[in-house]
Amino acid sequence: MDNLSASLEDYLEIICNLLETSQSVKAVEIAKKLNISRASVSEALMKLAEKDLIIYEGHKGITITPTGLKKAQEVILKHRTLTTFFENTLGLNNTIAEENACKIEHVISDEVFFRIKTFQEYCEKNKKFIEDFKEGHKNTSHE
Amino acid sequence: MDNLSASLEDYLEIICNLLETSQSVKAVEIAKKLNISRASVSEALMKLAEKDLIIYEGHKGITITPTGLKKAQEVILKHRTLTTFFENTLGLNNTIAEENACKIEHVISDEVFFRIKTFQEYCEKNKKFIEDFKEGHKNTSHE
DNA sequence: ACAAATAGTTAGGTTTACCTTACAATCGAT
DNA sequence: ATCGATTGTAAGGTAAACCTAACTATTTGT
Repeated sequence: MDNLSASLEDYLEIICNLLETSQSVKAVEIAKKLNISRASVSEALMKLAEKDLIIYEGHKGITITPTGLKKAQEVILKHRTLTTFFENTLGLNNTIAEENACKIEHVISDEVFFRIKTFQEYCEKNKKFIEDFKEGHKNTSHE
Repeated sequence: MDNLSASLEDYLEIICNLLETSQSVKAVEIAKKLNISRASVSEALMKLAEKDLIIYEGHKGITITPTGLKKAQEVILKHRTLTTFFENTLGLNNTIAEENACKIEHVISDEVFFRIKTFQEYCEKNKKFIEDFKEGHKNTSHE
């Protein structure tokens, strides 16, 4: 149960996301999505399978294991919470929010993550406070 | 002016911090601070010197160039702003705040950084809002 | 069923950032 | 000035994550 690298977390996250719309995922879809070579994806998938996070049977496609799903969902929750915080509270646009969430989700600790999550929820309940903050950025870029 | 890796940004940041208390810094101090080998530091310093961010003359010590200083100060500002946000607004303890700032500072974009900075300043002016949030964590760990 | 297209793998290479071990240079105390 | 301690460098090695080129395996269209 050694910790995953940022890179492997990304693969797992994408697999989980792709599995929401199809039964099984193919390596080539990941290669396209990440804009990297099929060879690199192949390597990464073997590592994930080695760690029992996915079941990988070449042309038959990729399936996620319960352990893999749990890990993927943790990363996805971090991703979504950060994106929401950047968009709804800080008032940044979706592209920037996503890009940053995608990087930060791999380095943030659980403590900071949970605190941001709670803070974000607290802010949702205090629209006025946030609206007033965002007012100050109406004329700024990246809205 | 290609972008620095997280690792090289860290070296530059530490050099800049150490230079605040002494005229010139030695490689061995960095090795101790980062808990890595002298050999690795030596390598990294040659890369930074190659990029004209520091002037490195072996036993004579390390000095920072104007370009290096500018870059270092950018990273340090990110570091300090994030730490302050995590501590003062989210109410996390200094250790956790520092650890996370140290990672996030290398991956966050300027847009998100500036927005967090502005938001942090906005929060400073609205103590009540933040105090009320922090009240909810009095019994939680990581205060 | 079989050729072409698509998908996956293997082999060998690169870069980054670390390591250890061994050696060289410098500093500092006597 | 010299010897020992400290500091820095060189050589060679590892691991992760990517690459290309060439190969194999599978799927698909006719």
